[in-house]
Amino acid sequence: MIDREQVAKRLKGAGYKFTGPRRLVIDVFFRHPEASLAVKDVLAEVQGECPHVSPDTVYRTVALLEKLGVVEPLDFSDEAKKYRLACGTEHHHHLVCLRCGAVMPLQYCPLVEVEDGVEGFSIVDHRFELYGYCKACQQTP
Amino acid sequence: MIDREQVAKRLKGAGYKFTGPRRLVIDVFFRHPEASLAVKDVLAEVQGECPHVSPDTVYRTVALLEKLGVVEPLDFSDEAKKYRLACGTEHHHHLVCLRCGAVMPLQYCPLVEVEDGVEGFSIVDHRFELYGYCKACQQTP
DNA sequence: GATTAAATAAGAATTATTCCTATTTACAAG
DNA sequence: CTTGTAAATAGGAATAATTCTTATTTAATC
Ligand SMILES: [Mn+2]
Ligand SMILES: [Mn+2]
Ligand SMILES: [Zn+2]
Ligand SMILES: [Zn+2]
Repeated sequence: MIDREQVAKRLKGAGYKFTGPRRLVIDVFFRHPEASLAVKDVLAEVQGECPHVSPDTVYRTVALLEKLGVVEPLDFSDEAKKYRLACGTEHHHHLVCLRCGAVMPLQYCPLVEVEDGVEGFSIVDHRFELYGYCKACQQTP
Repeated sequence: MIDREQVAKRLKGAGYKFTGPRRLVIDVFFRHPEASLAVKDVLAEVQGECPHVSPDTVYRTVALLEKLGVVEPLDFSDEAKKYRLACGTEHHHHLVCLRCGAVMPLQYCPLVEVEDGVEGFSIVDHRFELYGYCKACQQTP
């Protein structure tokens, strides 16, 4: 898994400054390496340490980290968009625990199964996600 | 495919009133049987005929139609939630055209492929959607 | 036609996100 | 170490989607 040093390098390597607010945002994701976090969660933790950091800055920073592949977006239906520290660079999908919010990578991708069955439709993207309960949450009542 | 009469019956059968605004909302979906519509699109068409209908009413009506299985929610990532007239009662997924917005049913479901591979995780729900360009949109430049 | 619970309109309130702009800062060059 | 400069930020206003509140209206029943 990627570490803090590499994130700083990736930022600078792409020509971005390594600022205080950006470090705070990065730290939040490393503090919860498997959780799915809404921007407002990230903002709350950041402001816990530095109350004057603006929402706008956190939104922009998270978007930047997404562009750099440091965090991944997770598409829950209703709620606000969530993110987690990227679990890998290869293509993968996710198992999402509906109780504790843990997000685990799933290597299997169903795309090959379907590519022949959609004559005439040219696929450029897809989404596949599984929702349920992780081992730990099944055992705790 | 379901028709207007059946929708009215389903409403009344479940104890709901068949009101003017509800009829207008239903008509919008029948007028675009394959399109994906955001609530604001539905609202705009409804207000075209009856300008005083409130957003709240349209939101509540669409939610009700979803509960009754008349319309299906479609999960696009960023944008507002969208809906289309349900394309069937059996479990299925969707092909979504990124240009014209057409939404076509896909019978294949990848769930069986994965159920053995996720030891310890109990799946209760899943999402699978394909995005791309439909035949017509591929041919028009 | 009268009764009544359900539904609606209108506007306020919330929530997530983006925009605006004056000020600050990371970083590099001297 | 200073200084110059573009990039980044703070703070507050603006937008957009959705929900809430409450007084009024109405579909369905009697
Ligand atoms: Mn991942
Ligand atoms: Mn469908
Ligand atoms: Zn895939
Ligand atoms: Zn399925």
